[in-house]
Amino acid sequence: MPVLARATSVCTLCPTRSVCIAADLDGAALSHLDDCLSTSDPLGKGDILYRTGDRSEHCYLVRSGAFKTTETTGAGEEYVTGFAFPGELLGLSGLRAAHFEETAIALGSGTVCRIRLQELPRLWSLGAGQALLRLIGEHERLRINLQVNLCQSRAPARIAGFLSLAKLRFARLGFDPNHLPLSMSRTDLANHLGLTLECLSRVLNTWRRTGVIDTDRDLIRILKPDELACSAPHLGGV
Amino acid sequence: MPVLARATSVCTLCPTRSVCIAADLDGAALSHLDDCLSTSDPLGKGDILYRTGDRSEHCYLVRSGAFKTTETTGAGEEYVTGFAFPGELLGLSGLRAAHFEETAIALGSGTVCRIRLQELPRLWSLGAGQALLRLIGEHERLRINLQVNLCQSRAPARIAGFLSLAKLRFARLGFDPNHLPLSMSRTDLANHLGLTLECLSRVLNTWRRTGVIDTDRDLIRILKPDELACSAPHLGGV
DNA sequence: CGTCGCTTTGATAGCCTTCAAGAAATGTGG
DNA sequence: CCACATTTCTTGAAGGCTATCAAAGCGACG
Repeated sequence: MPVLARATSVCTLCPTRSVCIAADLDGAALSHLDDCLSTSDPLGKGDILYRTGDRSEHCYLVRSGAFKTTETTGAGEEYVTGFAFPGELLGLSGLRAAHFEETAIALGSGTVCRIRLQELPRLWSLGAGQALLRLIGEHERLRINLQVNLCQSRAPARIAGFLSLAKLRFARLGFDPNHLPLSMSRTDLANHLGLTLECLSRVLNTWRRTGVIDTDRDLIRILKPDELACSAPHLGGV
Repeated sequence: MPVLARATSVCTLCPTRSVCIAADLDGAALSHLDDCLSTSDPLGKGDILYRTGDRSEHCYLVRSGAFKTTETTGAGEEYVTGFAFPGELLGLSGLRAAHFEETAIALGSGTVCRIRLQELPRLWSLGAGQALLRLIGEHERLRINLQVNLCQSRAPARIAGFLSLAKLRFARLGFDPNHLPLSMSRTDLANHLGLTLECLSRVLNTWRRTGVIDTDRDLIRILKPDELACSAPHLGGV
């Protein structure tokens, strides 16, 4: 872990501060946050933040980059249970027991902030409790939206729904919502959506051929948002 | 709201206390909990606990009975986003904004405890903060499990997975895990699982004919747990 | 007894999965 | 810089499973 300059908070220069736990704080309050938070060393693609069985002593806030969480089922298969972008919570399920039941992996270079679970109560005295609850609520909303999305039986609906949700998450960060650097592989995305790689590929290529989207490696540009939204009628409220 | 006997806590006689927010408390600490909690009047089948657009001033703990949460999508369709049984949290997504984006409805007679969101920080000074976080963690784990379940493309796998999760939730309450009073209609269950009513009916009846389960209205008895588990290979870890 | 809502059963068609193979991109070593 | 190996992605064909449409059975309730 790098030596931190304690004159300012780790949040002071954080690019995602405005949507994270320090959103409501300023000045002195910010510097006290460092008593609860610690920023990780930079992680690289494939680096493991925590894995199944690790003691769940922290939860995490994504500072930069993107992460995926995976679970190994009884049948030995891997499931991608979610992706986390800057300002989003990671490791919330660790609150229920002493050990994680999932693995969090960096999709590219990125950093996180650790919060010791024992220090969580202190967030309220530091004025960040409200913000933490809001992040928990947003996390819950995201899970619900993902769940509604998975209830769609048609593949285009699920994929368009995922892209719509990704748009919202990137827009929240101030990024261009039609320019999605999704970071994850097609395999991971298909897995997360409960589809086969082939099916995902076919749908994306159909949209690419019809000019709805443009794909370039892990980057997906949305050229015709309206037509995409037509494929995801289930996400009208988000 | 009924007049409460303040000599003892609303939790003192609560049947689900051991798995709820007061699990770690006793005696004096319990009685202070009432400053944060208030028990609802009994609700009846179809009664609405809160609805989309209501101010999210509380979150809820199910005290008895069962509830469903539904969302209306842009296309005007209803989605059943979840079911809540005793000791489980309700309304968590209300933490993110001033208003609920979902509706919570009683599936039968039941009661809840309200927690004013403004009083949440006080739970820590009362010694119940840890328990709240654990409930949040369990809620998150349940959502992840539901999500993994929905990733299954085969209907029997989804249904068996749901029943497996229901077993765990009932076992947590000390009920017979092979005797599931699911409370919800077939329509709601099919909706929640992203299946059609007909498909759900076919699978359940196949199992009924082969003696894997027995159905009686909203009651499902599991006669051959092993065979059911074979249909849900994705939930080995739970 | 008859209505109404919920559930069950049937037949068809469409979509996704599966299996298989080829193309493109990436990484490595010479 | 290029040849080769590996991974990732794309494309094709066949089959199975679920959705859809339609209708009948069943139970609750008045």
